[in-house]
Amino acid sequence: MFALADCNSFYASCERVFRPDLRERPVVVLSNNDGCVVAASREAKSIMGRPYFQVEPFCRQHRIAVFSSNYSLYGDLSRRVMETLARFSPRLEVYSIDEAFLEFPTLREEAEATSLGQDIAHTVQRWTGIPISVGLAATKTLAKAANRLAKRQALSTLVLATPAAARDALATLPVEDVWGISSRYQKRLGNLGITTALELSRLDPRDAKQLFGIVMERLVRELRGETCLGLEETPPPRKQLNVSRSFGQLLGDLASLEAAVATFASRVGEKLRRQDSVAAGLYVYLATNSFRQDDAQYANGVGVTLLPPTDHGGRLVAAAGEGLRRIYQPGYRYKRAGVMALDIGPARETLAQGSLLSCRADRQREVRLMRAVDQINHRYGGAVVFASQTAGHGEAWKMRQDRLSPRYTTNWQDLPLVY
DNA sequence: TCTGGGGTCCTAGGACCC
DNA sequence: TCTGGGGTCCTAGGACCC
Repeated sequence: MFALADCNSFYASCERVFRPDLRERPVVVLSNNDGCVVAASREAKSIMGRPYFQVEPFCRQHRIAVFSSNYSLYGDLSRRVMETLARFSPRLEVYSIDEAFLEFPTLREEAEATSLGQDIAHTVQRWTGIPISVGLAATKTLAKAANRLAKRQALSTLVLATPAAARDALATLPVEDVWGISSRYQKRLGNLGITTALELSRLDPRDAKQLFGIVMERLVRELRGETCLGLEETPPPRKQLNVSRSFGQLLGDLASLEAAVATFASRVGEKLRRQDSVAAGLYVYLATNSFRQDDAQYANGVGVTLLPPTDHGGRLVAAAGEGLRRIYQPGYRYKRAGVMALDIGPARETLAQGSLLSCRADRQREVRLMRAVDQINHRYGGAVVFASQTAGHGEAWKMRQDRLSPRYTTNWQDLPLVY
C-alpha cells in the first residue's frame, strides 16, 4: 500500500502552533505581497484564492486571524513533519511542502492499515502540532483519492483496501477531484459523460491513451488499482530555477529594478549551488501591472548566455543586469520581474569541461568565495549581499508583509517565551 | 490602493542526420 | 502510376501539480 499524508490547511495550521488562542478562531494566510488568500482553516475555506482587499471586510466581520506568508516558519515545521513521517517507513517521497507519500510493501489488511494511519496522524499532531490526514490504498492515485475523502469527512485516516471499497469511494468523488484532472480535462471528460472518479476508472485504458495521451492512460490504470507511478525518494535536480516577485510598490527607475533583479539573480545562484548545478543561460523578464487597465502596459524578457556555465553569484548578477538593461523601457511603472536559470547541468562535469575555456584556478577561487558567502549568510541571515542589490531605492521593490508572525523556530529573537 | 510563486511532463512538428 | 526508412534534437504549446 501507499499512504498519502497531507497536512490540513498547512500554512494556517503552522500559524496556530504557537498561538493556542487561535485554535477556535478561523485563520487565513495571504500570498506574497499580502495579495490573495492561499491557505484557510476549515471555517474560512470559502474565501480561498480571493484577493485579500476584496474579502478584508468579511475577515474583520468574522474575526478571522489574517497572516502574511512566513516561509521560514512553514519550511521548518514542514521539515519536522517529514522527519516524523520518516520514522514510519524508510520509503518516503516528500511530494510538496505539506504532503508526502509513504510506501508499505507488505501492508494489505484494512484493519492494520487503519490503525497505522491513525498512529501516523496522531504522532505527527503530537510531535509537531500540525494536524494531518492520511489516505491509504494500493496506488498513489488511489491514496490521493482516499486522502481527499478523509478530509471531506474530517477523518484522520481513510483506507481503500479492496477493489469493492475503492469502487464505492470513487463513486462519491467528482472527477475533477482526481489527482491529475483539472478544469480542461473535466470539461472534455464531461462531454464523454464522465463526471465521477468511478466512471473515469471504467474508461478503457487504450481509449484513454487514444483520446488524452499516456498520462491519462496511467491515471485510469492507477484508479483501477494497477501501480503505474512508483515512489520517487530522491528528487532529481531541477532543470529550471525561477525567482520572481511582485513588488510592494510600482517601480519606474532602472536602478531600483536593478536592485530587485540582482537580488533574484543572487538567489538563483544560491539555489544552483545548493543542488550542485551550473546554468548555461538566464532568462530575465519584467512586466507592468496588467490589472491596472488604465496604465500603459509593457512586458518583455530576454535570454542571456553564460559561457562558461556558472553558479557564481557575481557572474549571475552581472548577466541578469545586462539582460535587464536590454529590455528596460523608461516611462512605465513596473509591477514584477524575475530571473530564471536555464540549461542547467551538473557542476562537476562542467568544471572539467570549463578548464578549456577559463582558468581552473579562477573557478576554484569562485567556488571558495561563494562557499564562504553561503556559510556567512546561513549563519547570520543574509549578511553579505552584492552592491548592486542596494542600487536605486534599494529595497523599494520589497513585498508588503504587514501581518508577518514571528519566526518562532528559526530566529533567536523570535523564540516564544513561556511564563 | 490593494490581484502569488515555482515547478513538471507530454506531444507535435520542423530541421537535420545517415 | 504508385515517393525509403529510421533516427535525434529542439521548440512551442498545452496540460497538470503544489
